[in-house]
Amino acid sequence: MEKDPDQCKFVVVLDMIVGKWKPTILSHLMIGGTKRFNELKKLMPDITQRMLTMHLRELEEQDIILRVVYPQIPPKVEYSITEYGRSLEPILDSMHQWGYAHLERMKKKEEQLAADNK
Amino acid sequence: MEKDPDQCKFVVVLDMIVGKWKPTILSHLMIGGTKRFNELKKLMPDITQRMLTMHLRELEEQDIILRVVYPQIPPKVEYSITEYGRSLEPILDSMHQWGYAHLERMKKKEEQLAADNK
DNA sequence: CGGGATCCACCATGATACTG
DNA sequence: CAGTATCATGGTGGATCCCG
Repeated sequence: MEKDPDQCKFVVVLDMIVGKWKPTILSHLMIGGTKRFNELKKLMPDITQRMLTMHLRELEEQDIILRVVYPQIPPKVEYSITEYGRSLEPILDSMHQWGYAHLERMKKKEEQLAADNK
Repeated sequence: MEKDPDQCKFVVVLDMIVGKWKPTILSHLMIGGTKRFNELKKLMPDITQRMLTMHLRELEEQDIILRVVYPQIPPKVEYSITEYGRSLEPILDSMHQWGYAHLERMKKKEEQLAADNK
């Protein structure tokens, strides 16, 4: 850990992956590979087109995902994780593992509570 | 990475450390050790008491920090990182390193841009 | 000293309609 | 198909005052 709290830069990563749908988008692209706009939309039925577009643009600006437009009719746009974006995977992976373990821990706590109350 | 995007749990970690002042609070407690309420307040001049209280309570609920009340007048309350909270440190640390490198990368990009424009 | 209670502003997100 | 434009809403955070 950094010695100076003011110099702690883990917020930088947060800024890039925080957003209501960004984690889901990243998961789908990182795991499922390249996807078209409507493919992503179908994978996330509850997201609005507006939010999908906005989040994709932000991730593209940060060089995390690549946007490729095929100039044809009907239009075709593909999104994929950049090589730079891949460098985030180990971090997201360890976060996933911690998160998974945390959920297990919570479950055990609840079971304990239920056992105490009977 | 998890095979199923719907099973990706790195959001769990996000939920715990996201919030306008949570990263700062965590940094101060993780790096500086146990702190009293007003010490934290002084370290973060711009935070309101309300937000400091709210974030501390949330972190306490998640077992990330410990709140110890000394029953005396005037009151004294100390906050510290729990052992469980410490298990988050490696993740935050790697996030910090990535974030730091990212800032360096951005700086180089800007320098490049400036060089191209002259 | 370490809060709680109340009221308020803004920004992220949602809903809906339209388009090249 | 892959968006854009416009308007509505709700939750996070801010300001202020009060309390044991």
